[in-house]
Amino acid sequence: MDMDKLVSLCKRRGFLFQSSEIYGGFNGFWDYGPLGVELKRNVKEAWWHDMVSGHDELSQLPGAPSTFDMAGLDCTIIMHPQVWKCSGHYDLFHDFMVDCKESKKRYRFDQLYVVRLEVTPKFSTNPEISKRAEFGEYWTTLAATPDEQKADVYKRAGGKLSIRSKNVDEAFKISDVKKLPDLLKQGVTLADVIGPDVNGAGSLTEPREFNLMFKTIVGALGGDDDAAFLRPETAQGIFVNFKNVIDSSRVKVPVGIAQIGKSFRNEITPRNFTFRSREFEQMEIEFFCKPESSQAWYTYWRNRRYQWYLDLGLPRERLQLREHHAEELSHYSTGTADIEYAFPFLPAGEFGELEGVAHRGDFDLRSHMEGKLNPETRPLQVELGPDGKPKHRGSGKDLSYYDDQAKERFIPHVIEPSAGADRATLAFLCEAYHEDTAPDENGKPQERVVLKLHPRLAPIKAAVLPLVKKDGMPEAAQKIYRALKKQFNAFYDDGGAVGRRYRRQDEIGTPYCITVDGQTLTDGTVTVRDRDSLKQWRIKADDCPAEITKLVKGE
RNA sequence: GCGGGUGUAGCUCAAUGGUAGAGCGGCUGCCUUCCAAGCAGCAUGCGAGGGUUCGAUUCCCUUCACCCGCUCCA
Repeated sequence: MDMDKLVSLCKRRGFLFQSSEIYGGFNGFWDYGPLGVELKRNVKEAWWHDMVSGHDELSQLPGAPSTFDMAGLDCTIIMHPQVWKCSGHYDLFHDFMVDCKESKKRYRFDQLYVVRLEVTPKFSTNPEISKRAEFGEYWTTLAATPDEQKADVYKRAGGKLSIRSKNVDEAFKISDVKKLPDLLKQGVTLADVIGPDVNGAGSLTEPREFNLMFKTIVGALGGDDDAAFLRPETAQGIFVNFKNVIDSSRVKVPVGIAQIGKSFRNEITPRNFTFRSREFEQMEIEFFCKPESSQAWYTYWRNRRYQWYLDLGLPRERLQLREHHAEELSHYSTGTADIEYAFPFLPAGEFGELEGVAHRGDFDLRSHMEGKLNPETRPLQVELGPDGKPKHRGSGKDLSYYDDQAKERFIPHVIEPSAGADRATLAFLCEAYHEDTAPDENGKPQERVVLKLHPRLAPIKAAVLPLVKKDGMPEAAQKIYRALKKQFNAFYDDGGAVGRRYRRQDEIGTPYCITVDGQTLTDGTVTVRDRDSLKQWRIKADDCPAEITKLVKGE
């Protein structure tokens, strides 16, 4: 599928616009037009219904370890700054980056690795180096990636120090691989470090801070002390409200708390249409359960969330459930899976994340109780500052849960299915886009653009069309239109040839067209046309609202 | 953030140092009894700012946005 054609259709038909377009646009921000907002609302409403409002807590759902409760939440975008300190975002989102003045590349400070090389200079063909033979040794530092093999490091270093490859084993002694920040703590300065892609030392800049969270000011006279942040995820609002929800709503663990809302991340490189945006919407569940059953719940949510996308029309071939490898996992997580879709803008064989389902253990609740935990520790311990006190103080509130039946108290473990509403919407759009052929009035096949959206997601469920604009057909059609509008979003169109109107509806994904013709006026029936098959059949005009509702719901 | 490319109507594109045109789409009317192209008419644009010039959509600079590659992606 040609992405440009979809982007063009989205613009042309009012699904998506660039933000602030009349001012030239704004990188990483997108607006939903009249049809786009309907589509995205339908995605969110399908999610909310299927996960929250339509949840049956009385039955044990297929694959679920037990019955469970679900509750909703809608919390603020701006929260107490301490939330982000304890969640770990404050530390993580203030990434330090190092630029290389020579190669013009940028590296994450904490992801640059170095090895210290001990060199016997006489093997160098570079006189500058080899003349140091009297010193016996030449020390240098070389930036390297962690997975780089010793032989590769030797090869690169050999090239930089003019040492013949056959001599490298003799010429070098290599020290352990270290992270650059650790090395600098030992007193080595950046001036002695050779960048990964250049020959001379000293091309790396001092580490500079990048703010990946959007900062704002609370209070009209706000200074530095009044800094707050736009949330980079909705999840933390759920954690900090966990006790409120439990205490106020009679739900019991196992329970999922769900939230849909905007989040903000200062992405370094927004790209690929709405796929990576700086302002985006999440659909998140934090599912709280007993530690013993958490693994079973993790499996349950992973499978259920995958199935949800399948049910709404993403095909198995283009949707994968990818379990993270051990080294990708956070230290405290015992499992994370991404639900990924083969977006057409990605290279063949590559998938982009729609949703992450993560086993987060008790990291979040405990961090908000005790203070930010150090994710590197096991068992998890509070991260301490230089003064030996917690680096970021927690709330001090008890967020544990008392199980009345089992008479036991525990800190729930959390399974987090975190979905991107914009990414899901984009995936559904990409999947829906089809070009096929449909016969014209002479029976000749003509090209047709059709969005084969799932009827639940389609912005408009049905269009009502008088076959011609006379003989009372518009009046009959308008009556049906008004009846449909009470049930769902319908569209009335009496302009031009009916074939043209059908095609217009095809292009915006309307699954059904109802056409009023001469027969309607005599026997009260209309035709229903199916978007994908082009098949038509007659039903009674009065039955339209019920019939179309049935079709849309797939009953 | 770096390198390369692009920016003209709603969309796809054309032309030009002398104030822009087509196709499709849109709107109005006519025609039309089931799958976009019949007739008539109408509307809409040089991404933004600055410079050179008598005059800039065209040349130069800056900026913004988009695309490709690199980098990044908790």
